[in-house]
Amino acid sequence: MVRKPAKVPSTRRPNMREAILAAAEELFSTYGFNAVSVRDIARAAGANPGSVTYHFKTKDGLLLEIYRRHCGPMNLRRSELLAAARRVRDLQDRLEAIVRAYVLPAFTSGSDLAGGGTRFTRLRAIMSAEGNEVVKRIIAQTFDDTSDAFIDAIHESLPHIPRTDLVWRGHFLLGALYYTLVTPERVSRLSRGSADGTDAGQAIEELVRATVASLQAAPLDQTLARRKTTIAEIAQGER
Amino acid sequence: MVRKPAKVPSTRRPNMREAILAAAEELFSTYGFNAVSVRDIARAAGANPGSVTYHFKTKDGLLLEIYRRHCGPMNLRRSELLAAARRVRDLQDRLEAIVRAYVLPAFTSGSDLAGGGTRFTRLRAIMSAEGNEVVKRIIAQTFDDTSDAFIDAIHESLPHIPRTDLVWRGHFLLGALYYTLVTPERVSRLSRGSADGTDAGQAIEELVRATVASLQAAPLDQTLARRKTTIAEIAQGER
DNA sequence: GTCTATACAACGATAGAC
DNA sequence: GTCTATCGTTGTATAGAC
Repeated sequence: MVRKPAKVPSTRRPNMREAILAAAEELFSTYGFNAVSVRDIARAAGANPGSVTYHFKTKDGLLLEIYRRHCGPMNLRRSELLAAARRVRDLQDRLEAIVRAYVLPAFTSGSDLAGGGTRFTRLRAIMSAEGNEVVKRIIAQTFDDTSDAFIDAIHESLPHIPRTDLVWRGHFLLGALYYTLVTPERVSRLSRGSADGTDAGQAIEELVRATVASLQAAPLDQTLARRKTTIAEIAQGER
Repeated sequence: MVRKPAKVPSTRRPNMREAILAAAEELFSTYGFNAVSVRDIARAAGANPGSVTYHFKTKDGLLLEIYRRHCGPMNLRRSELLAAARRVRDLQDRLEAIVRAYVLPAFTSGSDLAGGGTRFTRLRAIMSAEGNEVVKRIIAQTFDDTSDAFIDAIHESLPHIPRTDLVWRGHFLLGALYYTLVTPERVSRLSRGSADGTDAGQAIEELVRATVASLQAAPLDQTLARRKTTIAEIAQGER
């Protein structure tokens, strides 16, 4: 809340606040929020536990500040890329560009550090699973607008698909993205080394391809009419 | 490790072990593993904290027992449904049946209680995000075989798609599934009420549709050849 | 064999010294 | 502005009563 002057503060250790913030981000995005203690953070930053409380009031406050840092730049980048994507002429290419505009910042952007975007997205993935209340509020405030804009853009490219289906499919995209950042080694393992789950480039390309295809899929009723084998038949097959 | 006799034990309170197990499953799948204390579990089960330690040795042991309970039935059901799906004649229907066989038990199976499968899958989702070590070991032992079988089955239906791509897309499916169970209200919100994220039926149908389409998508190189607008063009569009 | 009472370390947070 | 000392509370595990 209280804004600090831009001048370097006459402190014992310079940028202790920054050191704590960096340590917290690193630890939270690796082990989750609940598994990391304020003491862990202080230790990693070379600070005193009390100093964490001084700077951020509570543990939740620390998390809030990390989100504040990243949300702005990431959503800005997304908006820029989305605007550019909407100008793509070829319809198929435009759709792909829109999806890419959504995915790319999650992997690469982030305020300053290399891989900052990836780390922050990983944190978001863990936080959504842990169901943190602070984060829920931030998401409803900050991310829903962006998500809406993307769904609208996709809907423009695919007007014959009901918006509801696109919401579902966009939701699946985010889940897939999160899961890939949280458990990349599973991809490497199941592919027996022929894919590298930690390779952002590979992940992005596969994610974009899969998502574009899923977005273009016919809506539900059309497929139900086509199907020759009913669900009941399959479920009864063995049991 | 030590197997207990099948006889009902002559205990003061019957099924206290079961009560603790049920309470733990409920709490873990709602708030995550790290956020829930042994005291919380004991309180919810009407037991003494020490009694939890007696039955399950450690908090990890409790988690392990919950997994042991569910993994067997769920993977059995999956195998049954997969075997049935493989016998479907129509190729398109078969692929869909295979995906359905993977998704269905995650939502509905589970040892006994209604919604047991959903609750356990939700737990798995949270645990994978929290990066729990106990769970990582169980997954590598129990789930990878099943995942492999499904990828193989899908590969048989889509022999022209490289297995690596199918691994990625199957991974995305699991991520989407997890995320839907963890944050269903997001779907309801973004769709402005026209979809219900908590409705397992809707979720399954949308998930199956989207996944089948993504699995059928052309592999990477083919699309790269088709594309008219390069990635660089898009990224440079605004910035 | 099952549960109660209790020990002990670590947690988040505060007040006040520096 | 930062750190020390410390509060009340919680998580985990044990030892012994029933």
